[in-house]
Amino acid sequence: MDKKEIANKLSDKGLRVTPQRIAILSAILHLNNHPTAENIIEYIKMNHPNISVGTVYKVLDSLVENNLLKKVKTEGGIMRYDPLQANHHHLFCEESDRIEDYEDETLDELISDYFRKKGIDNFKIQNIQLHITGKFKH
Amino acid sequence: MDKKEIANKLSDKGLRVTPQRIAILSAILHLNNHPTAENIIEYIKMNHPNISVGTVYKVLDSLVENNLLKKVKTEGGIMRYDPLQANHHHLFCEESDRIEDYEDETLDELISDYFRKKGIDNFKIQNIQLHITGKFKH
DNA sequence: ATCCTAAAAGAGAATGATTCTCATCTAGTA
DNA sequence: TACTAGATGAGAATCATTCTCTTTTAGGAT
Repeated sequence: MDKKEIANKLSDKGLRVTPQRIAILSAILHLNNHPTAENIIEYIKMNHPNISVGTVYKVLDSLVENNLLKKVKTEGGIMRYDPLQANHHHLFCEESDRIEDYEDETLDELISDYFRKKGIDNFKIQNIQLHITGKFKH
Repeated sequence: MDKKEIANKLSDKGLRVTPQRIAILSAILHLNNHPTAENIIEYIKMNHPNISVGTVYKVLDSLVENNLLKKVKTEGGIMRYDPLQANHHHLFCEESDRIEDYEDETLDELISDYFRKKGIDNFKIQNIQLHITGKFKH
């Protein structure tokens, strides 16, 4: 996704297209590792030293609010961000803080079918995400 | 789980049985809502005003390290805790911060079978958790 | 029952992550 | 080109958690 595409996505959401927003979303796509806020700030400091820390947090919040980013569910303490918008799952490494996206339409259908038939008492399902924990082989 | 059972679980893990630990684990079981650290601290302040905040954090960490508690994966910022030790899943409310446990052995088997046959490239699965987002009817 | 000490706790300071505030800048509309 | 609501910069403030040092205590040994 190049800067023009990012700009388009921002306008599509009714957000002003600012160089800071493009830089920050580019950073996340470039890092491509469900980066923490700190990772993003470090990258931005190196590549766009004039963007302030407060701006990074504000832009991240704004992108999340407008569904251009998602916060990754982790065990608390720090924010991590995920630019992939299509429904997907995550692989969590037990040994490091590595997180990878996992897409599996067959499994999605299997689970959807299951809940279509069964449902959950007192609960209307809107989204199902798998958090798969294990070890990467490399 | 009463205090005696809690004491037993602590000794079983080789942990000293202290009143603070019993109080804190009791609090979490009593709250029964995947409480945040703050929720737990508030409850402890009311019921055991002599237990200090630092102690609460230290006890929580100790219980997590010894598998008497798990941290709940949320979108960052704060810690939440889960005393249920059996493998299970979570229902997340889209409208509030309510989280409920969800156990479904049939579904567990379905997913286990699926991955037994298919596997994930370059990844050794150790645990699978569903995060189901939606709305509670009440 | 008593003694001993490593482990735990109390208290508050320190740290790190994020949010807030206010003055200034600027994207984009008219 | 002008205008202004929205965005940003910068740093202070806040919040959640960790750290440090002194004191207390659980539980094992005797």
